[in-house]
Amino acid sequence: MLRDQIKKDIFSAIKAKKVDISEDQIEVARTADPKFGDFSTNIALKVNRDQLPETSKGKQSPQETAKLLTDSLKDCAYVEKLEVAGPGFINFFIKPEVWQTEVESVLNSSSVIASIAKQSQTILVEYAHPNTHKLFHIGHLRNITTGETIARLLEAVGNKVTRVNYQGDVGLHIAKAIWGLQNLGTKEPKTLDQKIELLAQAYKAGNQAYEEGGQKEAIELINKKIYEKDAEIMKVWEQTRGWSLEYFDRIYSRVGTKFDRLYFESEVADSGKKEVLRGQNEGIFEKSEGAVVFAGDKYGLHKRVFINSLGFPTYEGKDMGLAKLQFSEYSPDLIIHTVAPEQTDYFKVIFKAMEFLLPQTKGKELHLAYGWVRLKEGKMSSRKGEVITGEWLLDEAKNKIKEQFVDVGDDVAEQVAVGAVKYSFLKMSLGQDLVFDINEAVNLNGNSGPYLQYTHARCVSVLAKNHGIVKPNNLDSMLPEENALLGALGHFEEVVLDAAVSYSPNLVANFLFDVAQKFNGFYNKLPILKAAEPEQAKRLFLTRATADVLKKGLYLLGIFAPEKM
RNA sequence: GCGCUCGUAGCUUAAUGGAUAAAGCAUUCGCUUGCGGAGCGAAAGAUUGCGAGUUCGAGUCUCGCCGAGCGCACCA
Repeated sequence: MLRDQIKKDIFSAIKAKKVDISEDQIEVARTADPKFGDFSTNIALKVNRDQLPETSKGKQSPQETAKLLTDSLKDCAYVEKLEVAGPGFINFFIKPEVWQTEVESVLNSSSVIASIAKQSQTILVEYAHPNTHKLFHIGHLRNITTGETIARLLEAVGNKVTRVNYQGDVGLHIAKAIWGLQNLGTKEPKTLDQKIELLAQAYKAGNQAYEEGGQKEAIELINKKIYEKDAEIMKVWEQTRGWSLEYFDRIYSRVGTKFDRLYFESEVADSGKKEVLRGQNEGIFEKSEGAVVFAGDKYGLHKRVFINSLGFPTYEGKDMGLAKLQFSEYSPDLIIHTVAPEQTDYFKVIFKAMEFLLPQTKGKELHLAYGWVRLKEGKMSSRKGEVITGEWLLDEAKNKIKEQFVDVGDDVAEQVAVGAVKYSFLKMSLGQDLVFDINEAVNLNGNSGPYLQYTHARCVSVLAKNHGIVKPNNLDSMLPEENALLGALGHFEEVVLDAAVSYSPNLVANFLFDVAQKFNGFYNKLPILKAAEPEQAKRLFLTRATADVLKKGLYLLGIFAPEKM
């Protein structure tokens, strides 16, 4: 990757000036404005203050330091021009043929790009996490969208990624739904949609009965029977749990996610409780008011209940069983739990408890929080009445696309709808809450998934009309539109790397939008197929590279790139 | 009450402590005998909630204030 080479060369240059600095302190940034070149470094500004040795001449100004450095850097093979600018930045202008080489390395690689395969960890990415007997709402949609792209980014930089999903299928919420089923009058539902609708109604009724209907004890009894695997309850439980799982599979398949391993709370409840009791014997947990708790307050954290006073493991207790199981099955270097932000303090507590109970997990557990999805009405909640489901949203997007483009086939409409919704989440920075506006999500203009898909399809369409060689051999006299596009494409690898290591898919989204804008500007101004040689070969190369980068980038975001739309 | 997160154009959002705070939507004005107009160009739109501080340099870091959201024991 070019950026790495530049860092190395700056490091050598500055070492030669006898400045004590480590290589990772060298910052090389992509510039925002073409007049500042392709890359810039602020090293002269950083170094000038206190790291330069005192010389007989006294303090150098940053500009003087930068000037000295450019003298040693100007002969680097990729450098077309160097400039010292502003308070002391060094701006690098890269030779077009070097960018061409960078772009060709992308074109020649498959989904994993060799030069950015810098990691080789075994990573579990855990996401989706719907609870059975409840609906998959649009918060889950942001979750699965985020988890899938994180998994793909981490794979792209060389890790071995296992996609896992941890689903709540025991606990009070299930008891509420089962109470509802038993008290609603059971008309046997036929279709999957009817089954899910029935479960939703049952949960709503059960929740209301629990909160204000005086049925608290009855529902807690059902909960007890679930944990104790009471035969009669198990029958209902298994059947309705199966409905939920079938319903979830339908969604996973729509959004292009395939899990390698489904974990369930029912699977880890017993072992979790056992682990907590073992910890209690070892003094890690303590008894308090009939419950078994972890005294997080000793570490500035919350004190939390791991086994409740009825003797059932809470969410906390079950997570002990989950961690033990995950480490025994995969021995991961890292487990990423993609979970909503309000659980940040919760995770701090269980990770701390796990340091003592399961020392092998130390430093290997990560809570990746993504922001809330809000509607104009406020926070979505399946505890209250109004639930916006993931499927409703995808269907709505699909209908609007079909309304606007009557010729579009069903498959493509589906791909565009899923892309539109996913992109509207991913273009935002991960931790930020976002306000979701359905009309804006399906608006196909501007910074949107369909805009990127459209640009890709447009490139493919142009390329399909040409059967010649698309490797240019002359990059002289590049026009500004060509240069801007080529340079942008050349940054792909470093953007993917940055996105992966910082868990920031929005870097990829914003990059792709920039590429698409530059391509469309280029396309609008300059003929491709009607151009004469050598312009035609050059422009076809740029078109092919744009199509490839958009396709690979969209793949990393978990978005399909149809060839026609 | 204690803690965490957040406050950027009318709206939704970008911006590893860097150069003139960047886009999209909406608004206004332009571009089609054209390789896909779901496109392109342009205009207008900001005291980055308020006030101090650190720094060569602050939307970003520190402190205070105002406002919003979330979390603080038997839910998940």
